[in-house]
Order: sequence, then structure tokens, then C-alpha cells
Amino acid sequence: MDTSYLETLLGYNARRAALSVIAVFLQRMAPFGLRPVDFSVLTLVAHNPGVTSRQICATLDILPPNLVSMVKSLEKRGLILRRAHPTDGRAQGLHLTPSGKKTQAQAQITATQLEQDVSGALSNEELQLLNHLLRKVYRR
Amino acid sequence: MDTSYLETLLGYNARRAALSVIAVFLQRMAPFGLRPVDFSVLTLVAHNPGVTSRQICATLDILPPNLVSMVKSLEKRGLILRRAHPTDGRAQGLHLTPSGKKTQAQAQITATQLEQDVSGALSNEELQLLNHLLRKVYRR
DNA sequence: TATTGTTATACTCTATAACTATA
DNA sequence: TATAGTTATAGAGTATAACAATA
Repeated sequence: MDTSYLETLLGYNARRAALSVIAVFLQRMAPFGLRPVDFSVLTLVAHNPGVTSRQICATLDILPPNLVSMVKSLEKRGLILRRAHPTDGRAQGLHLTPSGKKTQAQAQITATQLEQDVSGALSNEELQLLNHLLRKVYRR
Repeated sequence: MDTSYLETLLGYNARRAALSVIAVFLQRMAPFGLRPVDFSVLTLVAHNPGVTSRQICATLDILPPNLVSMVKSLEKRGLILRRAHPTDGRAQGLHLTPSGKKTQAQAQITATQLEQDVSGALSNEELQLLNHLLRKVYRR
């Protein structure tokens, strides 16, 4: 099968690579019950205590209605909690519970270890370079 | 907002980059009425006349039931046609119609031009390198 | 017995409209 | 008048089970 032309296209290659990495991510994160988006949300809250839902939506390109059930689920599982925003009565600051901090920390270790495995054919320098080039693409 | 950790992850970066490129792809391909997957199918048929549905599914990681309606739609639009497979009575070879060839050729030109634009911040050498590294990831 | 193409269907993901409370 | 969070819902994408025809 001749796929040579498709393999010259950035969109095709980036999508195939993303799906390949995410497939492994799903397996390794299954013990934590976290999908990629759950891990992203949890990690943003961990590194930005008090962040609002709107800020997470803007950062991850998620539509607000689609974040509601995710936050609700993470809260129900006792991983995050909502506190009144200090200055804006409409907003709610998100924070990790002690359990949430523990889960996020373990999941982050798993995610970091995963990097080495999914990029098996790449040297560490190539992986750094690849991430750098990808960021330049989506920051456009 | 601190996104520094997420931006070290290949899965995160590849997904963001893919979505960024595909958003532009969708706009530019709208005049042809082609989604990314339609373009991929059309291009595989163009470069591999007589290819079967199963081969396309294996190549693009599409499940057979989900390809049926796509092929049906492309056939209804007069872009592809199905002929009896020369040796396997179960299979059907896919071919482009003259109209399909014309559409695919124009869409391919559009896709190639798009490469330059979505990778605006990258030099041509960097783009080649990026594609090379991505292929190494998903061929793992 | 296995494979190709297909139908039906369920599940997940993403998108839109409209509402409330507050700014 | 605009924004944060929410509800309900629609649409697109992805998945599994089961079937007829052929290998």
C-alpha cells in the first residue's frame, strides 16, 4: 500500500502520532481511572490552585458545557473541591484534595515514564526537539 | 496559567498540534466537501487503484463498519466506483472516477500548499524533520 | 473455519442554544 | 451589557455484535 503522499502531511503525521501515544496513555492511566483530559484538568489544578473552570476551558480548548460533568465527576471522586472565588462571586476556584494531590502526583510520574516508552525509536535529544517543534506549530 | 508540565508531554503536544493543523485543513477543504478522512480515503484510492475497503481500514486504522458510509457517500457523489475484485469474489476494488481524479488532484494541491501555512514558524528543514520524527513515533 | 462487506446499535466526544446569578 | 457556570440536546466520531456471501 502506497501511503507515501499522506506521510508528507503534518496533519496526518501529527494525528497518527497523537493517537499512538494516547493509546498507551489510556492503558497506563486506567489504574487511576483517568482519561487524558481528566489528567490534564487535574494537572492544571495541581499547578494552578484556585484556577477557574473558564480558565481551564480556555487553556485546553474545551467548551464550558463539556467541562461541567468532568469537574463534577472529579469532585464526586474526592479528587478536587470547589471554593468560592475570593474576588468574583460568579466564579469558583478549583483545588486538589489531599487524595487528589496523591493521585495527580502518581499519575504525573506515570505520564513522565511513558514518554520514554512511546518514543522508543527516538533519542532523548530527538524527543526534546520533537516537543519543541510541535509547540511551535500549535502556538501559531 | 502554568502549563509547563503538560507541554513536556508528547501526547499533549502532538494532539494540540494535530487539532491546530486539522482546523485549517477543514477550512481549506470545505470547498471540496472533504473531511480529513475523506481526503485520506480518496488519496489512497488515487495512489492505489483497485484497493479494497479492508486494506484502507487497516492502513488508516478505521473500523470496517465506519468506512461503509464513507465509501457509499463518495460513490454517491460520483468520486469513486466499486468494481468486482479480479481474484477475490468477496472483495470489491475501489477506483476513482474522472471527476474523483480531478477533485483529488485539486485537493492534494490544496493540502500541499497548506503545509507551508500551518508551519509558519518552522523552516522547511524543520518541517521535514518534524514529519520524520512523528513517523518514527507512530511506526513504533 | 476465516475473511469481506454490511447492518444495527451503543457509546463517547464535541458543539449549540438558552438559562441564572453576578460583574 | 458582559461573563461564569450550568442544563438540555444535537451532531459527529468511534466501538461492538451479528449476519450473508465467499475464501
